[in-house]
Amino acid sequence: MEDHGDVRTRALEAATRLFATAGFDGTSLQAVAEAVGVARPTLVYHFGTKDGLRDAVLDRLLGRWQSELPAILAAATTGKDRFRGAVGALLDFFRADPHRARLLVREILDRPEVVRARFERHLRPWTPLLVGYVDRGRAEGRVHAQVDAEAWILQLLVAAVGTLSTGTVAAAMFADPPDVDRQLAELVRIAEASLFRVRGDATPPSAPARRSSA
Amino acid sequence: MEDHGDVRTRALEAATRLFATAGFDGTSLQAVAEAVGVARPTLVYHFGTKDGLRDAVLDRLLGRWQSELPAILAAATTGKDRFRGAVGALLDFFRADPHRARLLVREILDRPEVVRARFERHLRPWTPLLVGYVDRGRAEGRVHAQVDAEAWILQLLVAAVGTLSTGTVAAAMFADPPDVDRQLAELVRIAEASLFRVRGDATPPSAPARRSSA
DNA sequence: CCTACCGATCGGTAGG
DNA sequence: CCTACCGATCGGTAGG
Repeated sequence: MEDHGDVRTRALEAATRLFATAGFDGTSLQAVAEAVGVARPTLVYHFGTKDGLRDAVLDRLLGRWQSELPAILAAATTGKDRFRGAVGALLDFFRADPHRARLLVREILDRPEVVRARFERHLRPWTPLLVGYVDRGRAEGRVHAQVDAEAWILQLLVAAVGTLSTGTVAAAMFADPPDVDRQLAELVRIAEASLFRVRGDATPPSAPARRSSA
Repeated sequence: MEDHGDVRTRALEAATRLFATAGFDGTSLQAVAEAVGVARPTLVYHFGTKDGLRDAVLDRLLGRWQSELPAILAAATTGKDRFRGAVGALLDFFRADPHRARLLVREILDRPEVVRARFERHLRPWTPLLVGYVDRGRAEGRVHAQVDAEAWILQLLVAAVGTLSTGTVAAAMFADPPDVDRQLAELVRIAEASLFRVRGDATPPSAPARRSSA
């Protein structure tokens, strides 16, 4: 079906999409092979087993995330600009490919210990910078004294990934469901209001707040 | 294995646990039958197909949720007490059975349209009360003017379910991972700080905020 | 990178 | 609620 790149790359792309949509157990090697346009044993040749393909897909996702982290943290300046840059980049990463958040959530549910180990190895080196930024803000009086830095960062991450993986379905509980952009705009507002002691000096962080009644 | 209740009830309990842990496609009917202590065709007799069992498991979860909603909303009083009662009851519902949040997330990922239809039927009737409460608070000056009621409620729900389904794994990105209670305490603080214009008058909503450094 | 083939397991049925 | 059985599909191998 697809004809761009080598088989390995095309297989990783197809498997990411299929695993994210139907899950690992809900996706047969045959389905991946057909999407790539090769015979099933070809995938075994490239990845060893179906589980090998799974690992390669997860590593590719975390590798891309990891490779964007330094750029985010380095390019940021100080204060709220740094905050907005980091939050915006986090949202953009998962928004760039709608399969990323779904795949990540599925892997956490299916293989918590494997993902935990990957998080420790790939993400843990960067988190002291984030925690240090919050702690410094608190020491300087810009951040609320009650903020629990690690827990606050986790809630932001969980809310962002959760919104992009399950948000459109959860929104169906409302008669006039807010779309993902509106949910993420409110998330940015919530994050800012719960972190900083004073309101933003300039314009709202992203989209303006909208009335809830239709 | 289990010997309490009739086969149907025991099957729903076992399937909830197995589906939440390994997923629907990762759980064989045989595995459910063995957990219940019956032969596989017995489950087919009771639920028609494996998909029938899946529907029964989802309906049972949403039914329990729905049956707790009126009690929450009715027992609450006004202002922050009402807010704390509703948020606390939401968290308690998913905390009471750790499989509930995982099962719900899996079903949203696997069958978005099915869950969307269930949400519209079971949850939508109650959401105007929640939105109305936020809107009233804003009109009376207790709630921030920028709050997007529907999006704010969704973010609270997504963060709560996300924390209870994937939080312990995500926390592994920190050298000293906050446990679920600490994550939920911060979530309550975030919710309150992002909703109300003035800080709580009495004690913090749940556990006191803890320092982030070990 | 392919064709041909393998044993194992799947959900579901027949019949009682 | 059971035993016995069904065709279909699964991941993986042999051999080229």
